[in-house]
Amino acid sequence: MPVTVQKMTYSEENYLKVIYHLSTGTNGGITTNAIAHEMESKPSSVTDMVKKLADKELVVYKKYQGVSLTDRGRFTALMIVRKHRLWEVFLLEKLNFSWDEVHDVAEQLEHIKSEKLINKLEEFLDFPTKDPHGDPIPDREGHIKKIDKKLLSEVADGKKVMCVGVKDSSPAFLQYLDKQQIALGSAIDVIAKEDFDMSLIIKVNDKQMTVSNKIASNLFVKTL
Amino acid sequence: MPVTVQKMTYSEENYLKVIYHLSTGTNGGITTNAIAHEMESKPSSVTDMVKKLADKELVVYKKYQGVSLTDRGRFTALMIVRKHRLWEVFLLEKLNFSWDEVHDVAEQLEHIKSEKLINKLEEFLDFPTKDPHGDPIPDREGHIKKIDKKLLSEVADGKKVMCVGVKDSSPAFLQYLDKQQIALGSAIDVIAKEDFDMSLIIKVNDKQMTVSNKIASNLFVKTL
DNA sequence: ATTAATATTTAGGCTTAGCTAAAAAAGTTT
DNA sequence: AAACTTTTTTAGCTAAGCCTAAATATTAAT
Repeated sequence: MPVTVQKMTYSEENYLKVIYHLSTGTNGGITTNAIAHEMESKPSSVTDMVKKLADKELVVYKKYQGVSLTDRGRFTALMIVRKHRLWEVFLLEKLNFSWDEVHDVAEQLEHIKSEKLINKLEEFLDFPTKDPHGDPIPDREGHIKKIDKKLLSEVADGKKVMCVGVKDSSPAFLQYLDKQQIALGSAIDVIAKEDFDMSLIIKVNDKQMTVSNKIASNLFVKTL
Repeated sequence: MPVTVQKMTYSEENYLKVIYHLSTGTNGGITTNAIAHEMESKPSSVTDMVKKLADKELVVYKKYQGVSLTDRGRFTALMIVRKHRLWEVFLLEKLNFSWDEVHDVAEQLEHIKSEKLINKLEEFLDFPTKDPHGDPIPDREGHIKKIDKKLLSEVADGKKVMCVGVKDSSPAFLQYLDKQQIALGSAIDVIAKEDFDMSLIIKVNDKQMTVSNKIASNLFVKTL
């Protein structure tokens, strides 16, 4: 059971986090290309870094076969995710940031190294379990609750669901949701699906509207 | 009047901050050696960095003559000091850190780049004017109040003073003060000075004690 | 005013983390 | 199976920020 987190550079932490995010869902090796795309860097740079992470036993890497996290790597990544999400809650709840503003600042704050800080922050925030985008916050042992959710685009006609999270958390998308008054917890009735373009007719706050497939496939919901 | 702060690396910010701190009190050029000593680096490294800061017009540098801050440099440094001290207040007041623990974490937090963050934080903390060590917090325009203070070691016998700050803010010194129950605001009576070793006999909280010159020359007080 | 000591700068090297371009492996077609 | 395409890796370059050792200025002492 991994308990200590070794010294990591800012850049190593970012790679680890990206590998973690790409890992959830898939269970094969993560490709160099995918990482490069996500990091907005080049595959050759990824190869270099991945070797370094493998030396530190944070990932398993075999040439041409992609990487996967070791237990230590996963734990380390979860601690970064934990910090990111706790800071997001802080920014939203205590400093009154809006949910589309929290991500960028949390990207910086997640690299602050102090176990005491993050545990005290968690306590100060009253042990939140989800961040402002509906994502679960890992506890200090690295346990993370899996949230029961599916994409709105996958919901059958006639179902009533509740918004529980977003897949895309870009400001543009979040601001769109604000404008439509769709928030975490909003009840959504799926009235009909248009086969031609996969758009949905839904009812939110007693108001009927049409949302494109792009919208519907970035909104996580829970069937009631 | 400088209003914008340009993109700075972590390292550049640390140099600028050190130069700022060394500048207060003196008004000549700051020597390469002094900076190297404070940064725990080497004079040759300082020369390199100082050239870079001069290119960015944050300092004025003439070979062999030390450096001094430009207006832009001073403003930038003040914004870092502002962030450092506001984070210290946050850690102490909101997260219940002790005053000897806040410095190291604030050293990291001071580099987070978001004007909105720091202004919101300031508001959240209710616009504090001093940090936990008694140092003044610059406002968002870079104005800093000068605090009326002198070293306890410079106070004449028989005077009554109040503790208003520390010069050395190392955990060791701060913990010593905690142990002696000397805090910001404590009233101190200077009873006598021992000429031989410059130690002082003082009365704090109605308790008489002797403090060495080393202690007395690291404690800032205000004459009542 | 030389000489000696100290401070500062230059020159050259190292590491990290990125890049491009070329080589090599893997995967796809035909 | 051979040829082509895509992916991945290697090799070599760059910039930042540090270092040591050598050269040069400055300051202090005789």
